[in-house]
Amino acid sequence: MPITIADVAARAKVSKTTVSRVLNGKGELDESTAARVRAVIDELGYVPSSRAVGLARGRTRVVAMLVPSLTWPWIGEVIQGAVDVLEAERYGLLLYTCNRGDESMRQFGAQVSAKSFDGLLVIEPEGTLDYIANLHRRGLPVVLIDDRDQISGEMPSVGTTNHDGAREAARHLLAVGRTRPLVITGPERFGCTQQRLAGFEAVFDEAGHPIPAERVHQGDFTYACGTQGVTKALESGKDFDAVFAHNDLSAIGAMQALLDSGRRIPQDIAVVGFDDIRNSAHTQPPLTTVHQPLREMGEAAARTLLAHFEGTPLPNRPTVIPTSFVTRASTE
Amino acid sequence: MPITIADVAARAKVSKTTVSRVLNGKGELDESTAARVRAVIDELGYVPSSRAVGLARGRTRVVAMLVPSLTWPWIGEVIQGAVDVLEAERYGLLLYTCNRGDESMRQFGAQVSAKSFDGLLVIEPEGTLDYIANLHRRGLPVVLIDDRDQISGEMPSVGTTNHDGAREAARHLLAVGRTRPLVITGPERFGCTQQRLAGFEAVFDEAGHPIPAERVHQGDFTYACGTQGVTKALESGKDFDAVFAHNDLSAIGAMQALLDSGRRIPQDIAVVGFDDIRNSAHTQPPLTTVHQPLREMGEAAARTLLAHFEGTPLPNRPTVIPTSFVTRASTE
DNA sequence: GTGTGGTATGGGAGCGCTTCCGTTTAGTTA
DNA sequence: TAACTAAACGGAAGCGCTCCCATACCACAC
Repeated sequence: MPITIADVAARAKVSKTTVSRVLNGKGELDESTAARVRAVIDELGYVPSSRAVGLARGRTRVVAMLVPSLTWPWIGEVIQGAVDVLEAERYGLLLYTCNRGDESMRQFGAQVSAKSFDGLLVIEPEGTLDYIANLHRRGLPVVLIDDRDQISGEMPSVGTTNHDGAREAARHLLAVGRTRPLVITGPERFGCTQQRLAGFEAVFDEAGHPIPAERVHQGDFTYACGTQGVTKALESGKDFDAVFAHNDLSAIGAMQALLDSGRRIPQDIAVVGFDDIRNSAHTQPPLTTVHQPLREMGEAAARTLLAHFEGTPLPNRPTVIPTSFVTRASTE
Repeated sequence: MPITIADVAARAKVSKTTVSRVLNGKGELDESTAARVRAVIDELGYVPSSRAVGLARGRTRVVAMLVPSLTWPWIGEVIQGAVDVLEAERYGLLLYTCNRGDESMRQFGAQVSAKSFDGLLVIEPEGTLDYIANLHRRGLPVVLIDDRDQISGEMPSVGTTNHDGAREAARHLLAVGRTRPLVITGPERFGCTQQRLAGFEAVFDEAGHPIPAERVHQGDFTYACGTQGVTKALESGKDFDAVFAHNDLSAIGAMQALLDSGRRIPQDIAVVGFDDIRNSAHTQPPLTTVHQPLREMGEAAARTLLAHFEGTPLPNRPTVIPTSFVTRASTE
């Protein structure tokens, strides 16, 4: 039989109220009784039931995180960042995926209505943004992470400098003498794709080497789109001296296709990725890339949410954590 | 103001009890009243508060998962498997990491005492096994995943065929004519390391090519240990025609060192890994490896736990899901 | 002695459900 | 027609906390 606050109260010869006060450190109470109660708590090994506390207080001290899939290599980093902050603040992290499509979202919605958690962290809510925005409007505290869609402003979010990161990549390529890059993008509808493309193109424009549309291959962040983009470009005889891929996975695919075709990296073609996933340092050759501060983004998102619980209003403009540029052998 | 069961009861002109019966489908009740109640529930969009249900029933419909770190590439797969099963059964998944050492465990222990969840899934509880075993003894349902330690039997667990998987790797290497493999192991204290080593050595023994201790390099599952193992072996002039690494990451490290030294893969040295992480298909050359059924392991563990909640006793012998062997260009 | 103002504590009504006992009603059966 | 039964439903006591609202006590002023 688990022990309850009543057991502690009885043993310490005080009321449950007093025990509760000791537990939560509020209300004025005599130090000697407090000490006595504390002693009993230790003696009995009493820990308040989170269920009961949750009901009584109306808050669960749990935040949910909705992620697209756990098998993308970078997602784990973001979660790790969030979980570190949450655990340190004694919050729990309930994990949901939208792996099973609408059914997932339906069940997730039920959890929201059931008030299973106090707030929500969302990674890249491809296709579910409207739904999330709706929850937000109904009062659920939400922080978006890396919202690749456009609708910033409506909900608080933390993101990174996609535009500037891509600019750096472009400047670097120019610096190592490349003027005719092939670009392999992410899905067109993603905000990050648009930003990365815009930033990259702008630099080449300014340098007097505008990138023609035929050298922009629309990809989808997969390994396959990287190989495909390069293969097609080679087949159609396009002239390019570098590849800028919108994520590392497709950059690795591109490298593979280049090597298969007998090109040397970086002598013939330089390759730059985006993300800096764990593996990028270990490719052959190691991949120059734009490092995304994934962990920091997870941390910032969690901190924003927790601050909101403490009363700080949710910021209405995105928190931006800058990328950094990592030079490796694939470009020099 | 959120609507409660009382609101529904009032609107449907029945008692809370009846609404509860409709909700949970138990007790006898007239189909017409049930329909009426259901209509009101829909109309009001009522969803029972999980907090209140949890308190009243004494169960949270949440299971916790304790993982060492989310940044290891394979952990995500296991979690994904578990989360898929749990979500389908309308359970939530509370994620904890033991990233911050003892402090993490202390807080985790508090959550256990607070009865924040009904059961626990643990991945590779390096160093925390005793603690977990203790919780298990005190009545917390626990299922271990890939317990790399020895203490099987005491707690239910799901694992894979480390021994047989390594045997297959060995047989494959022999089949492609390699008789002098270099082995790069995981940490010695891990059960999986011992099993993989034993299985691998046994096959070479049987084939009349016993592996001398000097060709076994103790590693730690990192990329670095792979490069190091190979580099040292080459420097000390050891004679080997293949590398068997106990995980893919170190295998990739080994490949890197081999290529750097001018060896060709697989012509000069064949390389086999263990895990089949996402990236292994995309290395240069693609890595032959022992595929671990990570996702399936996560699923099986979750299912075992849920079955236990339904009354099925926890199995006292490990659930074993076999590895499969994936042949790629690094060996032929 | 009455009044006033703290300070330390207790009582008990919730929080939103579940569930154990009834109680009511209608439908048998003798 | 009385007695009994089963089906359908309601009352209210929990579950283990929190927190508002007393209440008791004491010190000090008048």
